[in-house]
Amino acid sequence: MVLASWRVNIIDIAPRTGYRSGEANIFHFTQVKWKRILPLSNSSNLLIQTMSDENRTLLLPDIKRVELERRMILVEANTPVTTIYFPEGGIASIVATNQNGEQTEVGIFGREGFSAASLLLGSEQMPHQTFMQIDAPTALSIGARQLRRAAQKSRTLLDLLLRYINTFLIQMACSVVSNAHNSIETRLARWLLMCHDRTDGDDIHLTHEFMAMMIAAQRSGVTLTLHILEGYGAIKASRGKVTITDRLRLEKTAGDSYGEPEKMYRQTIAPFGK
Amino acid sequence: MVLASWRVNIIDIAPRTGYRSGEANIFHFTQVKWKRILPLSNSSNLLIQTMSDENRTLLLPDIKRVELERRMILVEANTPVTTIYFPEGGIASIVATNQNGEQTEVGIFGREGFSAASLLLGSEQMPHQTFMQIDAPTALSIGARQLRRAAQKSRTLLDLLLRYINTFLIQMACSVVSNAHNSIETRLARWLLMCHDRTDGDDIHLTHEFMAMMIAAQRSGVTLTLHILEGYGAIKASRGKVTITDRLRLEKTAGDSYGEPEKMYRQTIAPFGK
DNA sequence: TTCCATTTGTCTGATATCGAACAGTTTTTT
DNA sequence: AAAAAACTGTTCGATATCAGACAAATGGAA
Repeated sequence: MVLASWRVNIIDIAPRTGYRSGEANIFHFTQVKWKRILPLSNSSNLLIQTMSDENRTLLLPDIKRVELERRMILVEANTPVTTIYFPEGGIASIVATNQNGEQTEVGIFGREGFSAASLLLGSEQMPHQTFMQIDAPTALSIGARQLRRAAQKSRTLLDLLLRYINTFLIQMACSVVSNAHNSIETRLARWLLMCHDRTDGDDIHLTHEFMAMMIAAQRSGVTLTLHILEGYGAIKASRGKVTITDRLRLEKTAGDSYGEPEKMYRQTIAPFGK
Repeated sequence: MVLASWRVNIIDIAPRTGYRSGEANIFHFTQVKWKRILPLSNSSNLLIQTMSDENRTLLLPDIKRVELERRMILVEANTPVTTIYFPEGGIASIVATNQNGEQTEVGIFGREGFSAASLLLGSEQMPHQTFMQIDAPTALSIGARQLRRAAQKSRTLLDLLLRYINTFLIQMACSVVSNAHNSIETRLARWLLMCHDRTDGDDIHLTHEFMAMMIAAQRSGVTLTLHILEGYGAIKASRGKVTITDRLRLEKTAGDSYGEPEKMYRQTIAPFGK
């Protein structure tokens, strides 16, 4: 599949000059632009928002606000992570690549989470790649070492982040079940809902090819299924974009494949979703 | 599916009298027998084995050694856990049940892990059930509160357990991928290898119906596939039992669907597998 | 031993999805 | 404005697996 070949080689890190540049084999150019750091308490990242003032103060000196463009790679597979991102919007996708180059999404997160969660589970590198699927106008970034140190110092901070990991674990469990038993229609509905939860407004900017990878299906199957969902009046699809028009209808289609991790997030962390 | 209806209602807890009794709706009777606690350093649970003497000492006063019979439920879905188990053998399975009563395995563990891992991620209950699939002659049990307190006291203990959770997370990610792309043949091979890693000898005592649930397939499909694997000379199947006769052949069939979490376990925790 | 529940072997047709192709449309690049 | 690239719509046969049935074999219980 074409999608297999995103690979951004970071060739230069230059925080002083205001950006970090990188080069993608196929998909041109990706860069991280630094932005002014507004008070952290204003962050739209739910974890940052939820934590105590003390914990925010603890993180503040090491945090930068950056822009995460689409296709930017946050975590390279099997490579130690140096920077952690707390998105304030957009959607990141964690994908596994097998020997045939097939990519499969194993999880997503947006402003409710952060990248390279397993850093807190003691491993600096992981077998999966994380990249931006829908760009985040802003995200907070912090050095891996600094985050680790902060979590070492503040037990409540660690606990909060671990609670997030727990919801993520449940998300993955749901994906196991969904891939095992649900039809493409159900899987796509679930996945659109998860994206909807993480974006402002009702538009999701993605191509069919992209979605195909996400729900582990053929591109042509996605096109077909989008038409079906459109027939229900649940969505409206146009080139590179899906608009959610009837969320409840979509939830009905997703059935119980959707909702478990979201519920846990609300119970243990903060309000979330639409 | 018939398998949907295992539910053990613990009706009485009587540690003084030497056992805890329970009643299963369908599958008769299950109980936990206490056994003498040998020195913890002898435990064949890899986590207990790997931790420092200090950490073992910390846990010792609260630990009991018990027997976990097949079909015993270690964690009831959506119910606070009170007891955590560190198996010293056997295999436990974590399953999700959907509204139709279909059960899907989302993870397994044996002597390399422990039950209700998400307790350490801050949630006392989880949406999945955990039960013994192959009985453990012995397991170490500890109260949820006690374990939590110990992990609070000893950071190295917490770190070790979190590292295990990380490998478990990777296991789940592999299941997502496997359910998405692999044939029944591959899935079954992977799953047999995972069981083989966790048992002594080469026999795995399970029925086709059981395996069907584990790899999210039909029972008849499992029967068929077992014959194929038998044709390869990789296994020998008889009533209620599969014997691994050629592990390398099985690994070849599983391809890269098998191995990732096991590798991570070896790298970050302890030697593991065959 | 006989009986009965459980497990396995083996069919059947139905069907969702794959895998691949190609044309038409829209967007971007030159 | 022309050309190239990306994306979408649509088709089609191939096939893995489902979903269900039923008989045969096995082993434990009465």
